[in-house]
Amino acid sequence: MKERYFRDQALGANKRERTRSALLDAAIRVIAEKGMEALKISDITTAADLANGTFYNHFSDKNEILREAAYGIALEVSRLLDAQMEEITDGPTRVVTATAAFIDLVVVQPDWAAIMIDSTSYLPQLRDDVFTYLRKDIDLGIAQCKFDVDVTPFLIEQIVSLIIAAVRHQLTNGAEPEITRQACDSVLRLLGLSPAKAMKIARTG
Amino acid sequence: MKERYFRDQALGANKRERTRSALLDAAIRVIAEKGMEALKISDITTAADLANGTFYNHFSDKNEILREAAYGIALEVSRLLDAQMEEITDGPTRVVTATAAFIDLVVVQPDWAAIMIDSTSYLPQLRDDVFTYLRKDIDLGIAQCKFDVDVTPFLIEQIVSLIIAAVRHQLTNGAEPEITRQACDSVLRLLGLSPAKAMKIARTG
Amino acid sequence: MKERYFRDQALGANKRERTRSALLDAAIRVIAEKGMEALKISDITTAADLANGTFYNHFSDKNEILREAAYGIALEVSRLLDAQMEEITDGPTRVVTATAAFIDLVVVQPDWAAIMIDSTSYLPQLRDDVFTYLRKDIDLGIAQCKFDVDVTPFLIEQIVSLIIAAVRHQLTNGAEPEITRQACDSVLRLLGLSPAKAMKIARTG
Amino acid sequence: MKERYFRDQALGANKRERTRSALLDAAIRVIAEKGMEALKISDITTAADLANGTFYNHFSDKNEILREAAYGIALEVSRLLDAQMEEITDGPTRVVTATAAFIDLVVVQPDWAAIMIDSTSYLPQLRDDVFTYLRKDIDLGIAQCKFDVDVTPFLIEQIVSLIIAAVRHQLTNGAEPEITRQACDSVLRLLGLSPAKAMKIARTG
DNA sequence: GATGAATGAGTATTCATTCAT
DNA sequence: AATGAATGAATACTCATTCAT
Repeated sequence: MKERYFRDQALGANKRERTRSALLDAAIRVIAEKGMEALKISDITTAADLANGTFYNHFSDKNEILREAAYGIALEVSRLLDAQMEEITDGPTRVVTATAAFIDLVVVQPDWAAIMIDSTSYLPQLRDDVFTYLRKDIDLGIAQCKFDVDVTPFLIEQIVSLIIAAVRHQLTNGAEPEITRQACDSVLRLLGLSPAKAMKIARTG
Repeated sequence: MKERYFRDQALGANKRERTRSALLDAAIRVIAEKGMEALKISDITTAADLANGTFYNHFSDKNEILREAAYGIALEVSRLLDAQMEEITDGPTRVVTATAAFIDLVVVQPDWAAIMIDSTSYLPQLRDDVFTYLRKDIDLGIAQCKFDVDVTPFLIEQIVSLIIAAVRHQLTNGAEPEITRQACDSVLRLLGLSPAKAMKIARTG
Repeated sequence: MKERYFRDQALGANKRERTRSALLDAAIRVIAEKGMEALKISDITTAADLANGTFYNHFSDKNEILREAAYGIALEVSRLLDAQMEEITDGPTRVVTATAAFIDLVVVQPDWAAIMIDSTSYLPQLRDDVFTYLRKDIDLGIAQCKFDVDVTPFLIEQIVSLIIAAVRHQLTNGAEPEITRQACDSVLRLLGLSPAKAMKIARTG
Repeated sequence: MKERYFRDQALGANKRERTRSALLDAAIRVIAEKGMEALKISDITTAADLANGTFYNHFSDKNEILREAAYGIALEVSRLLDAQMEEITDGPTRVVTATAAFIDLVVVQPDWAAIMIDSTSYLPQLRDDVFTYLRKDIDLGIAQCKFDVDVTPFLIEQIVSLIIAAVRHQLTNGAEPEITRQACDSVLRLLGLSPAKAMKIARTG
C-alpha cells in the first residue's frame, strides 16, 4: 500500500509543493481513519507533522483539500486503469476489466477506497467525473451490439452503486477475488447479458 | 406526504408521549433537510417549537433519537409492506412487490427516504434489520426453483444498494415509476433471471 | 443511626408537615453523600420519593432547606447535650462532657456529622449559634477559677476547629474513643490547664 | 501583596509560558474571591483578559489548573519558609517559627491564603504535602526531649486545623500579630508544653 | 397540595480560522 | 513559508424554577 502518493509526485518540486503534498497525503490517511465528516484540520496537520496554521497557507478550507485529495486520487486511479486497458478493444471486456481493476486497486489501497466511497456522498460531482470512462466503454459495447440496454444516467448509477458495494464489502470483510468477480457479473447482467454469458466474461475478462 | 407520523401515533396519549413524538417528527424533518451527521439538538427542538432543554427530558443524546426515529420509520415501512404482500405466494413476485413498494413508499415520503438512506451508513445494524424480510422472499423463490443463485451476504448487499440507488435517484430527479421498474428488473437479474423474464415480472409483478 | 429525624418529629402532624419533613430528611441524607455544594434539588426530591415540583411548595430555594436542615439538627444535638449535662456544675467537666458528647453524637450519626461539618464553611452563622453553649461553660469555668485564659472569639474558633477535626478524623478513619479523648485533652490545654490536669479531666470527665 | 506570582516566574519565558502563568494568577485571584467550588472557566479567562478558548490551550480542565495553582503556591510558601529557618536547630523554635511564618505569609497574601484554605478540603493530598515539614520539626523536638507527646496523624491534623483557624480569623478580621502568637501558643500546648513555657517560646521564638 | 413536563439561562468544551513572530 | 498561540462562535448539556393539570 502506497502511503505517500502526493509526496511522491512532488519529490523534485519546491518546498511549497512538498508541504502541500504532505497535507494531501495526511488528509487521505485521516479520512481513511475517521471519514470525511469527522475530519478535523488539526488531524491533518498533526498527521503531516506540521503546525496547524500551515494548512491555511495551502488550502482555504476543509472542502478544498477534500476535493483536491479526492480528485488527485481519482486521477491516479484513472491513469492506472487506462494503462491496463490500452490494448483492449472489446466493449464487455473493457467494462469488466475496468470494473475489476478499479475494485481491486482501491481494495489494496484502503486509504483510497475510503476517500472514493466517502466522495460518492460528500462530493457527488466527483463520482460522475470518475465514472465517465465507464460510460464510454458501455457505449462502445452497445456500438458493438454486445449490450442490449438503454444507457440512462440511472443505469450508470446502478452500476456505480454495485462497484461501491463490492469495495465496501471487501473493506469490511477482507479482500476476496470472488466478490470482485461477482460484482463484474452483476454489472454485465445489468447491461443485458444473460447470466451464462455474464458469468463467462466476468471470469475470463 | 405525512409530516407527523409519530404524533399521529400518540394522539390520544399523555403529554409526555406527545412531546416525545413531536421531537421524533421534528428530528425526521431536520434529517431530511440536513442529514444525520449535521443534525443539531437545537435544530430538533426549534423544529418542534420546544425549548432546547426539553430534548433531554426525553432522550439522552443525539444517537438515541436518531436510532428511535430510524427504527420507528423502519417499523412502519415494514408494516405497510407486509399489508400489501399478505396474499402473494410467488417468490419473484414477492421480491418485486416488496422492492417496488419500498421504493415508492419512501419516495413519496422524502423525509422517510432521507432517514432510511442515512441509516444505511450511520446505523448499519438498521439496514440489516430492515432488509431481513427481503432475504426471506429470496429464499422462498429459491425453494420454488425460480431463482438460480447462491444467496450470500454480498448478494443482499448488492440488491440493497440497487434499491437505495433507485430511491436516491428519484429523490434527486423526482418520482418516476420507470426508475422503480428498472430497479426491480435489475434485482431480478441479479437473482439469476434472464433479461427477458426479469423485465416481464418487473413490469407485471 | 437515625435516618428519619424530621419525620419522627412530624409523625402526628398533617400531610404538609410530613412532606416537609420528608424533604428535610432527604436533604440530610443527600448532603451526607455529596456535600452541600454538590447538592441538587432533584437529588432531594428523588431521595424523598416526591416529584421535583413539590420542593417549591415547601422551600423557596436550596439555601432555605440547607439552613433549616442544619438548624434542625443543631437544635436536636443541643437538646441531647443539655439532657446529659443537666446536673453537672463543674466548668471543666461541663466543657469536657459537652465536647465529648457532641463528637460522639455526630460520629454515630454520620449524616448529622456531614451537615455540621459542611455548615461550618457554608453557613458560618450556624457554627456560632451551635457553639454558644460552649462559651457559657467556659465562662463558668473561669468564674470557678478553673481556667486561666482570656476568652476571645479566636479561642472559641480554635476549640471549634479542634472539635471539627476530631469529627472529621473519625468520619474518615472510623469511630475511635481515644480520638475524642485527645480532642478533649487538647481543648482543656487551650483553656490553660497543664498537660497533666488536662489529661486527668479528659479521661474522667 | 503580590498579585502576579506566576507571571513573575515567567517574565523571561516565551508567550506560551506567559499566558499559562497569567491563567494561573487569574485563577488564584478568582479563587480568593469566590472559592474553588464556585470557580468558572470563564471567570479565569475574563480575569486574565483572554478568550475563553485559550484556557484549553493550557489546561485540560478546572481541576488541572486548581491543582497546579495550589501546588505552585505551596511550593513557593515552602521555599520562603525554608529560607527563614535554615539556621534554626531547636525543635520548638522551628515549630513556632514555621507556624508563625506560614500564617503571616499567607495572611499578607490573601489570595494565597484562600487557595491554601480551600485546598485543605478540595485537594486533601496537598495538605499532607504542605505540612510534611511540620512533622519533621516535631520529630526533631521529640528527639531533643522538648516535646512530651505521642505524634499521631490526628495530632498533626489538630495542629493544622489550628493554623488554618488562625489564617481564617485574620482573613476575616484583619491581620493581628496577637492571633498568630496565640496560635503558636496553642500548638506548643498540644505538643505537651506547659502553658507558661508555651507562652514564653511563642512570644520569643 | 402534589405532580412532572417544559423552560431557558448558564456553563463547559471544541475547533476552524487569524495573525504576530 | 512555517509556526503555534489566541480567538470566539457554535454547540451540547445541566438544573433551578415555573406552572398547567
